[in-house]
Amino acid sequence: MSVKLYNTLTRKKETFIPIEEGKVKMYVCGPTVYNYIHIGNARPAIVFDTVRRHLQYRGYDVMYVSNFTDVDDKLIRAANELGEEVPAVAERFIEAYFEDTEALGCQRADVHPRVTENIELIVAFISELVNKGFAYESGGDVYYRTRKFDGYGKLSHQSIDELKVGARIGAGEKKDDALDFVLWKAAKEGEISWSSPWGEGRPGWHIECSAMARKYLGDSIDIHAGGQDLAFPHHENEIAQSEALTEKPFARYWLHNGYINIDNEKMSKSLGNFVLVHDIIKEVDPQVLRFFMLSVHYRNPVNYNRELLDSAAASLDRLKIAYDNVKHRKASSTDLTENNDQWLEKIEAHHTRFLQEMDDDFNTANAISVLFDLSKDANVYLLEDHTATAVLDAFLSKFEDMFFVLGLQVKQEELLDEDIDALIQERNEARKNRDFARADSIRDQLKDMNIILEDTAQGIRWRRG
RNA sequence: GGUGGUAUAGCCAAGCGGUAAGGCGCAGGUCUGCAAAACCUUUAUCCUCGGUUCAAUUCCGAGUACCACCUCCA
Repeated sequence: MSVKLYNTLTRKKETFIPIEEGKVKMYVCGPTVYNYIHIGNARPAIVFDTVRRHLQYRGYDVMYVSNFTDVDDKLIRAANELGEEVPAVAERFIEAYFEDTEALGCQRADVHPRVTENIELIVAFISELVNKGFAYESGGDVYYRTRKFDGYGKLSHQSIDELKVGARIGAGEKKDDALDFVLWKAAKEGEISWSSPWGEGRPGWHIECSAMARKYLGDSIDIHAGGQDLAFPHHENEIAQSEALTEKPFARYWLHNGYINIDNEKMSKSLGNFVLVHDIIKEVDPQVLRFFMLSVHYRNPVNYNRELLDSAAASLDRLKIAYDNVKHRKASSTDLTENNDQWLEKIEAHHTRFLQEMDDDFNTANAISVLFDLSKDANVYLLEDHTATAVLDAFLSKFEDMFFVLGLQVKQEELLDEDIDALIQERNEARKNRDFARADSIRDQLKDMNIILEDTAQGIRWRRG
């Protein structure tokens, strides 16, 4: 079984064949760290983390690199507004990025390179492009000579002449051609800068990814990913830079995730409808946000609002409760029942289908539906008078595997405070004495403490609401 | 002007040439002291109009609506 993925470059779903067998070199464009990440930043983080997890589950050794843009116009502006230095602002929001994405279940990249730690590398990259005639200096800036690169537009499938129609040409441009883009920006008075053959300045936006991807992953990489909006011009420019320099294909597969809308409107500053992960996870379990994102295919648009998130929370709960239902039953399970094999086969079939769905361009929406099927089967199985430990274990282990691939966690076992435990005992006594008024009152009391009790044939159990 | 996306039940969302997965919600039922959890049942003229086909939600054409990229943006 092989993984298939939709390649923006070819506009086709292709069988994934890595450059080096068993290994995946993957680069995901990371954020500019001038603020907390919003849910639009969270989508690629979650989606491509899931891609990575699945490839790993499929046995690939994945080298995952994701950058931080820690110097650029937005950062300089933010620093000025905050009255702080650029590095301090960047550092703070990098920390925040790690906090937020970790909460969302994203594994850290193998390397998180930063622009400011790779200036020399970037300068060397630009110099080579200048030497090869693909770049030129102009008034302290360095520009990429876009028309010189034959394949320009191959990712976004635009012809270079049509691009020109839409391109805006700002006043006072130092470019030879409107399509040229900046590789090195001359520093303005007081701006953070580094020295270079062209004077004090800093890297342009696109060059960092070309340089850093090459440094950590080599001239040619397997998967390059990011948000849909990055396809043009960012990724297009990366291709131009990298391939002009190395004369090798930069990335084999280009993956782009779709947008997020808020209440069917584009998230934008002017509308004031930015939703920061930092804020939302104070109110909602971060896993719910992850689950919500994964419940839609990664290339399709996602509409966001609180109601939809609450609905996702209810869905996730069903899955987690099903898992708990199975776990709870283990204490009273036996070694043998009649239909073990039949159930084990069913469970295995679900797992197989889950992987097939993931193999098919990471169809997490369908993969999640398999999880619901597994839950249904688990609950149906628990209807039987006797359950086998082997079957319960199989349910649990497959649940855990699938949850792991999706980056979700099944509920952790927790201990209750003694006084809560005492309340449960007291209610138990009350029930035995058929003092239901007292029993119900205790149950309500616990509910106010966010603890939901369930009386089952196998005894009382509780969970957090 | 160029490029692309989306339109499927109250809501979310897969699918895709043979007559619609899954979830949330709603309603009814079973179980329960009552609940909870769970199970069962119910819930869709697949945007419109043409065309191709034995057969189209699925392909083609023309529309309509919404969205995005072509400028910083996930």
